Amino acid sequence: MNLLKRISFKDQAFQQREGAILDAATRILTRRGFDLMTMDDVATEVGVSKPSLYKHFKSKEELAGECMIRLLDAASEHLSSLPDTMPAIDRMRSLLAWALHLRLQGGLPFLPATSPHVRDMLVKNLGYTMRALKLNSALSKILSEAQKAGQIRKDLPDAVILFSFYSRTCDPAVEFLRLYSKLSNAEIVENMLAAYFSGLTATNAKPTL
Amino acid sequence: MNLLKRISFKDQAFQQREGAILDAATRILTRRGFDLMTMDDVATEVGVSKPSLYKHFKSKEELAGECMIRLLDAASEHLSSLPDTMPAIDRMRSLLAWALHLRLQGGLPFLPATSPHVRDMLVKNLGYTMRALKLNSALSKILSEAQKAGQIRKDLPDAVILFSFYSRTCDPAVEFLRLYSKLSNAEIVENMLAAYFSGLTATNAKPTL
DNA sequence: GTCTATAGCTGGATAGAC
DNA sequence: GTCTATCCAGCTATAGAC
Repeated sequence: MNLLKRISFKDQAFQQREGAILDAATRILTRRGFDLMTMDDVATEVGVSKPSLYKHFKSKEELAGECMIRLLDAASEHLSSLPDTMPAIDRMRSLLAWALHLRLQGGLPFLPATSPHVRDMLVKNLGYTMRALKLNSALSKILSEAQKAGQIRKDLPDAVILFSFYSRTCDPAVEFLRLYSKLSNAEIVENMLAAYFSGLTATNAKPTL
Repeated sequence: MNLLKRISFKDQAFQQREGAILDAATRILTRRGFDLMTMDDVATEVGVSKPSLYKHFKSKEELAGECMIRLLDAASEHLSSLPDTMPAIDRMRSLLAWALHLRLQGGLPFLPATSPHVRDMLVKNLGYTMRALKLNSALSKILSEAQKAGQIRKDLPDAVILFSFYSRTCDPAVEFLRLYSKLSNAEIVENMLAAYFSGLTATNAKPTL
């Protein structure tokens, strides 16, 4: 029993360190992207040596993949946590707002979009692909609910709406606004949501709202 | 005079080769991004040796900078080419459509958005910055015209609209749609414009249009 | 001005001691 | 499992012959 306990302790420490590595890698991926992230960077930021990283993740690609998997899981979890009574469009808003806040805190990288190399890397990662499909099917369902309820226009293909949705989570405009405007993080999120959902053209129908 | 002529010929060939290098580099930047583009790639694609590249551009960063400068000039030129009678919002549409078509043909990289490294590189490039400011001021003017004419909503900060506009030119959704949907290039552009300008929410005001 | 060849460096991954 | 020290590939940039 003592033995088991000790092993369990060790495991816990191991798990905790793994979490720290993933946190650091996620931050660095957000700041610098996959190509510019070095394993030295990650090791330094976590406070371990480079070979130790390789005890946890057998390559840089696997490390990046695990970061993205954890994020997809968090996104699915966020969706699940929303009350069933919430209108579909508000669930979409809520997920996008969650992602944008995460991004503004430096915790959501760009990855899938970046380059063919990175995209291929993720597509080949079975765990990533499975979770991406799961999230996508959950979102498709919400989208069709929103359309049935008359909250989202029906004249755009689903793919346009969904891919745009994903792309908004890594919209460079967010970064530019953070750097070059005086808007607070909350205002940036609010404006991005407004621009995405309502568009830019003046609504000459609604009078002053 | 013969001498001058010969020099002039040589210069022409030199200029032409420079254009070919820029074309190739722009394509590769679009496909692979700055970090993954190697000078060997460029040399091979153009059909010259690597040291020759360095006779034209003193570094990889300068080469990328010149690619972007040429694109900014082309964008400004496109704006200038539009008839004065065209409504402001249609000029914005036209510029975005031009950029998206260029992107779909593999001729418009991602760069400014990508990473702090790349962004810094471009900001330090005086020629790039000057042209970016020039284009930005032209677009700001068009935007305020469109707002005065009641074509664009006035409740969003200018920065939100303009940065979103630039970001739409390198929207990953375009790439995803090209890869994973069956839409033609023209349809992709049309849908992206529709989503950007009109938004996603159903316009319960307009009946069936 | 163009090439071949190479310097010099960086970064992913690992061997081997503890 | 963790470290120090190191290997090796690939890249930017240049020296030097023609």
